[in-house]
Amino acid sequence: MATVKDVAKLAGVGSGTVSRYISGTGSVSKKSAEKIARAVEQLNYRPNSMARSLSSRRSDLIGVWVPSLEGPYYHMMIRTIESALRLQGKHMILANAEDAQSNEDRLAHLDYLINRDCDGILISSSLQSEFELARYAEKFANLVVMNHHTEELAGRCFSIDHDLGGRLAARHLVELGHARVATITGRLSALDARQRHVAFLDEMVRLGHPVAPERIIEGAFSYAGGEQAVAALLASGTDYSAVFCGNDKVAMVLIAELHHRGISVPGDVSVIGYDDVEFTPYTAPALSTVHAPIEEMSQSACHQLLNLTYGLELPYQEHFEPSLSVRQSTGPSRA
Amino acid sequence: MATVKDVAKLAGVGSGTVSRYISGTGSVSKKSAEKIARAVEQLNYRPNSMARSLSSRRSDLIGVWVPSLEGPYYHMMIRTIESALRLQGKHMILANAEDAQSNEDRLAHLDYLINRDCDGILISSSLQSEFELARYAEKFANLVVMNHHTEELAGRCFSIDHDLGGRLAARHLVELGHARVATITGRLSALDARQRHVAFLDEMVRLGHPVAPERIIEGAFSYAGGEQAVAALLASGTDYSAVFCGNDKVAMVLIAELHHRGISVPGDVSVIGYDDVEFTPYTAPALSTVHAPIEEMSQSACHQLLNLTYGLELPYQEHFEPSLSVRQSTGPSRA
DNA sequence: TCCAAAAGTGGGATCGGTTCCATTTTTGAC
DNA sequence: GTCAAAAATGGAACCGATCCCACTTTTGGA
Repeated sequence: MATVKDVAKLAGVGSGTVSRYISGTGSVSKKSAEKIARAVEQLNYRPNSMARSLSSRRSDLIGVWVPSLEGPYYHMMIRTIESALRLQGKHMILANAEDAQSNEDRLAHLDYLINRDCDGILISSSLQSEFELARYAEKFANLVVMNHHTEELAGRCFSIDHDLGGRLAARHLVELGHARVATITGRLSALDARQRHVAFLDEMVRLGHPVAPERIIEGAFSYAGGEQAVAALLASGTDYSAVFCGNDKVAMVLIAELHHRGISVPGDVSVIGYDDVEFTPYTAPALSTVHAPIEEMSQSACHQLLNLTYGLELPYQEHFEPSLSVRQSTGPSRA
Repeated sequence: MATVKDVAKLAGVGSGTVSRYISGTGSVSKKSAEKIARAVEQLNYRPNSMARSLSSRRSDLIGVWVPSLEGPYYHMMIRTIESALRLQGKHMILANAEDAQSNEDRLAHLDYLINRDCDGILISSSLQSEFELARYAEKFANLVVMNHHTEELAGRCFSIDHDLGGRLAARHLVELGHARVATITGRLSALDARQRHVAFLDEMVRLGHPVAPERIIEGAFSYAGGEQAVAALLASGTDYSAVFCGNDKVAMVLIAELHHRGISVPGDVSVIGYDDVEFTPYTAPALSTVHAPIEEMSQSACHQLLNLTYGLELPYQEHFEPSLSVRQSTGPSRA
């Protein structure tokens, strides 16, 4: 493999000039540029990225930490981030912490990124206690967080207004005439799950239809967690004409189980989800859900991280509002 | 940040000894090891991965090229690969070619990986003409391919027996008594889509129920492609008691649309998918499908790549057999 | 106790870029 | 045509590891 020196020799210029030409920094005369271009062509020169990283002290690597890769949610995130990074010639390395058993494990996954000398790190964490994020933020300036908010990380937190999201769901159901409503939440230790849940309950109270405690099931944002929670709800014997599910995966599981039991959606029971992941138009019936702008948020977080890390000025926005995505899984209450 | 030299000085040993201690290669006396360990602790030393890569001429980076990141299929792949690589202390960088318009674009995505000096590359390509893979294989020894087979890459191709898969689907439907069967395929220029399709048709002939040409719709393996194909099938006016879909995404779209039109699955029409991606238990009804061992294949491909690249001896297997995963979307023909 | 083999050691050369700086060349206003 | 400012240049120093090699120390069998 040819090196800068080889190119410099063949082009009859100094190595500094070649470097400047290649990286596009500093100035190079037209004449030199042409000679170098020819030499590069002839030698089929390609800069060595490790040498470049070593001497420039930047790896062009961005680390992305996610708590799980089950289901479409984090995948939509990854997909968006990969694309935004590729546009800037940066590369993503990924740490999926779903096999982590303890906080220590989760930190080990973060170290897996840090040890690689990422220039910046993007974390999606909804567990408040998951990291001592503030401490990491001190040590690691180029850190940006999604689905989380702390004072220490002002300007580096990206989030969706789940308070509004929860209320939108409540209003939608009440507008359709549903008074007896059940809900399956995510793990309430997760910030985003709790926010939407609390807001949903509160809005139901405000609208005059408080949700009875026996109609509240704490589940988890996974297929397995959804199955358990759905089973618990159906076994509880309580009645309800609509169910708000904390995310779309759980809603999907619920619809499947209701179908299995011959309960019609939305005829007998309306189901509303949350997130609006890619499969929502294709459940049967198509899922009404609270649209969370996941991709926009991911892109913004990524942009801001690139700005901080490389001094770019890409557009971004810190807060996003969800909206209602009404499809066929919700309908008027029969009562 | 501390360097080997700092550690060496503090520990009172040579830099070579520190290097050997850190990397675990070569021998270091117990006494030195202890002194170095103390110094590492004290200085909070962490080796610089770029310097390491430059001098050892290995990046510990594995590039993964996928044609798309829509839907669960490639995500399951990514998830498996990330995990297998992390276990070996390697990192994955990703190139998603779904925005590529031309072959040139697709190659640019591959260059995006190669320019990063990946130690090895994993490609999932079902388009035969997509790359001149053989040429890349010459230039780039540590290359492994999924869903593809060429002579030049003997021992480096990983695949699922889609011929068998297609036949399993046919047999299942015929056993249930279906004689008028329709099928929605993927793009037939894709090897995997064609294989299962051809085998399916052939097996239907063998079983005495050839599929009439008007009951064959060429679609694509995406949600949008599925929607179009489903619309085409339903508009065609042909009748059928069962549909074989070339992948699960399309099957999901079909089920949703049938539900929308009040056509019962499997009462009026049986639907069988292909792949067995993660959502299949949760469609309504749960999707009968041909189980393709995607995760096993991905892990094997990854293992063999690691073997080739780093001289490891991880277990792997080149060919995989699909099996039937019968759920609720298929049932006996009424006729 | 002796000695060859094995284990352990220090430090310099090297990987292939970037960056700095002193120096030369070019530019353009007068 | 002159001259100061701006542009361009070459090459050495540097980034922080690994690896090699010549050398010293330890080991253990006779």
